[in-house]
This record gives sequence, structure tokens and C-alpha cells, in this order.
Amino acid sequence: MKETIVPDLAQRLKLDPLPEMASLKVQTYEALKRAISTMNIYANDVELRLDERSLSQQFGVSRTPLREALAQLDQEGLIRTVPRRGIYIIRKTKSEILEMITVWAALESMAARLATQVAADKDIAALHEHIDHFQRLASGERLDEYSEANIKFHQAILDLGGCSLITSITDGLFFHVRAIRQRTIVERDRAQRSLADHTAIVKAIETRDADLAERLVREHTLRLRDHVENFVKID
Amino acid sequence: MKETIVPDLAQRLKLDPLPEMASLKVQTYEALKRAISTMNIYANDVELRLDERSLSQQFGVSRTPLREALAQLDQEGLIRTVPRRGIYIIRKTKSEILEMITVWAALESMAARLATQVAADKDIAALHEHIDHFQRLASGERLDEYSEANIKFHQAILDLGGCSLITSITDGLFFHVRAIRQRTIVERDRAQRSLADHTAIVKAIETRDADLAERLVREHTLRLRDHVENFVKID
DNA sequence: GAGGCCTTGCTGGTATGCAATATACAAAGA
DNA sequence: TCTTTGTATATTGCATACCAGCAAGGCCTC
Repeated sequence: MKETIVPDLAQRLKLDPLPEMASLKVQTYEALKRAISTMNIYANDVELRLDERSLSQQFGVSRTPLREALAQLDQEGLIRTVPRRGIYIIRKTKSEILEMITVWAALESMAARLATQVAADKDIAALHEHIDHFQRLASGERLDEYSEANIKFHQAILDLGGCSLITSITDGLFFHVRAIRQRTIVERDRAQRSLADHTAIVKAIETRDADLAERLVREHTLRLRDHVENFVKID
Repeated sequence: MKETIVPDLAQRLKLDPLPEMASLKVQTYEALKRAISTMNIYANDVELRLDERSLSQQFGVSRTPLREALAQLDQEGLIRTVPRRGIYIIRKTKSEILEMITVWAALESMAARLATQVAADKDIAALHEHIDHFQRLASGERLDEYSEANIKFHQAILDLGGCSLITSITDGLFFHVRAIRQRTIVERDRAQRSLADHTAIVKAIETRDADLAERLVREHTLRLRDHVENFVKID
């Protein structure tokens, strides 16, 4: 294949990277998901019912791409469409939340195990930044920022496992966990305990102790599970 | 709420098991999934491309419910639709298969741990039937039946964990694992090893040894992972 | 006045037509 | 002969119209 001067010319002209116009289905899906995650689903006064036609008007698209977006959200468990009744935003039950944390524990402990085998030293070292950030926020007042930093740390470990399927599953899980974040009363002693746990976890990964890392992650997350089970009221 | 005699009457009349006319979308979805699972995706001569119009004619439905079914299969990772190009049946890459087995290992080991805590004795005892069945088939010739019995055993453990989210995720995983079953060359010594593993796993669950059960399940499944990595050619 | 029946409107489900675009092929020019 | 460009075709994305089922409210009957 003979190379022409076109590629160089294009770069020199700083041509449009890529408009990358996403399909209306995807746009609508993301807009809906953002809207659902923004609103506090678990408040009592929110309207849980959606309407295809009014939504299509608000978004300025026809019902077809909207319905495709809704179908995807339905499969992800964020909404539920009942034929000839309506479309409802789903509030996860407490037992469903507990199951999600259980799966989270299983996957992250496996990711930690994998991390001890495949992660690069510098990537593991980067975990300390998460701990520092977490520590700063743990003594502060901003509960949501603290919670977000906590999730970020765990996502970092999940990434370190190098298993994209694990991260994609847990991403979906964290969406729901975030939604009930405002319901979780995080005491300060729990924050200190979490900090100690995180430090121990990083140390275990650094020393490439697969069994220890797995156990610490599992126990840490299952403790959160027990905490939610005992102290969080959802239904 | 006043109870009427209708429920009893209905049962007495052996009324329709389930008229429950599923929507065309669901029917199409299930038909497509069945078709995909029936055909050997990994054969070389299969047509990997689908066509909306011809499919809608074959199923006798319009494109709309068909597209919704396709969108769901797309999200599940069975197919992939490329705009203005076509719809393709996806062959999972080897690394994707390995990741699925890794997640499987993580979830089943957690399920085994949960089983030691929540499962009833009689349900655990029922595992022996799976082992017996597996043993009979392990020495036979029918590779697919052997493989199916193997999956059934693992699904039984997953069920014993009592976590429906785990079972729903692994169900999706097993679909793909089944698809490459015909590609896996299962040697007989592996079958014997599996049988020993299964027996040890059941024993660990029976004695309510959470750590042991989890470890045995994890190591057993990760061994399968290594086996696939080393001896199965997919791409 | 109360209860049952019927009408009507609202809802999601389905079918189909139009638009946009990526690909392949053919034809024309260098 | 090779390259380029125009066009035809094939394919999905999107929009609109219609259909069927359920719920609520009004009306009729007892």
C-alpha cells in the first residue's frame, strides 16, 4: 500500500478528532441514567413513575430510541416496565443491596488475589495516594466525598486485578451502592477502622501475599455488608 | 381484602398452566438465544452475520420487537450490532473466556462459603446425587453429558449459597462456557481429578468449614481456568 | 343511595415507512 | 494498468401511526 501525504496533511490541519456522534439511543440512555443517579431515589416524595411519551418530548426524540434506552435500563435493573401499567424506577430492597455487596466482596477479593500476581509495583504503590486522600476525607465532614474516595480506592484494587469483566460487573454494582449512600450512616470509628483495613490490604498486596490480600479484602467488604444489614434502614 | 374461592377453583380446574402470553420481544429473544446456543458458534463455516429483515420474516414478527430482542442480546454480549454494517454473533476471545472462568471461581467460592453458613443439611446432602451422576458419566463416552453434569454440580453449589444475584450472573457466564464446551478436550485423568475435587468440596461444606470450602472451590475452578488457558485453542 | 356495568382515555406493544450512511462495484481519467 | 470517483445497494437508526389492554369514572339499574 502506497502511503500518500494525506495523513500528514490531515494532522497538520488539525482536523476534527472525531465528532463521534453517539446514537440517540445511547444519548438517551446516558441522560436517563444520569437523571436517575442524580435524584435521590430513596426519598419518599419522588415520582417513581415514568411516561414514555412525556419523556420522549422532554428529550426531543421519538419513542423508539427512548424505548431502547428504557429496555437497557430495565435489563440493568434500574427501572421496571409493566405492560399497560407504566414504567417505574426501582428501589432496591435491602436484601438486594446486601447481595450486591456480597458479590462485590467476592469479586474484589479475587481481584486482590490477581493483583498480587499480575500488578506492577508502581501501580500497587499508587494505592497509597488513595489512602492519603481517603485519610484526609475520613476526618472531614463531607460524607459524600468520603464515600466516593472509599469507592475509588476499591475500584483501584479491582482495576489492579486486570480482569475487565470484574470491573464491568462491579461498576454496575457501585451505581446502586452510590444510590443508597445517603442512607448509610457512617460513624467515625468505622472510618478509622476502614483506614486501617485499607492500609493492611495495600501492604498485603505489596508483599504479594495472595491469600492474605484476598482474606483482608473479603473480610473488609463483608464487614460493610454486616454494617448495612444491621444499621441501614431502607424499606 | 376478601378472599374469593377463585384461586382454589382455578387449581381444581387445572386451569391453563400459564396463558401468560409473553410479549413478542421476549419470545423473539428466547428463540434467538436458543438458536445461538444450539448452533456451534465456534465452527468455522457458520454464518456469523444476522439480518434484521430476514430474521423478522423468519420469526413472523416486525422489526421492532426483533430489534429489542437483539438489543438485549447485544447488551448480554452474545451479539454485536455495528451501525450500518450488520449484526454479528460474537465469538468470545480466549482471554474473555478466561476472565469469565475467573469470575465464576470468585463467585462460586463465595457461594460455597455462604453455603457453609446458611444451607440446610438436607440440601447439602443432595449434592451427593450430583456426584454420583457425575461419576457415572465421567467414565462414559458422552462428553456433552459429562460436561453438563459438571455444570449442574457447580450450579447446585451456587444455589446453595442462597444469593440470587450470584446465580443470575453465573447463569450468563455458563451460557458462554457451554458454547465453547465442544472445543475443550477433557482428558479422563482430568475427570477423575474433578471427581475427587467435587467430593472434597462437598465434604468441606458438610463440615461447615467455610475457609476450606471456599479454597477448594476456588482452586478447582482456577485449575479449569489454567487448563483452558494451556490446552484450549479458540482464536 | 348503593352497587354493577359500560365507556373513554391513557399506557405500552407493534408495524411500517423514511432517512442516513458505509460498502462494493463500475467507469473514467492519468 | 492503477487510481479515483460516482453511484447503486444494503443495512441499521429513527419517526410515526395504529392496536390492545387495563383503570377509572360516569351512568344506569335495583
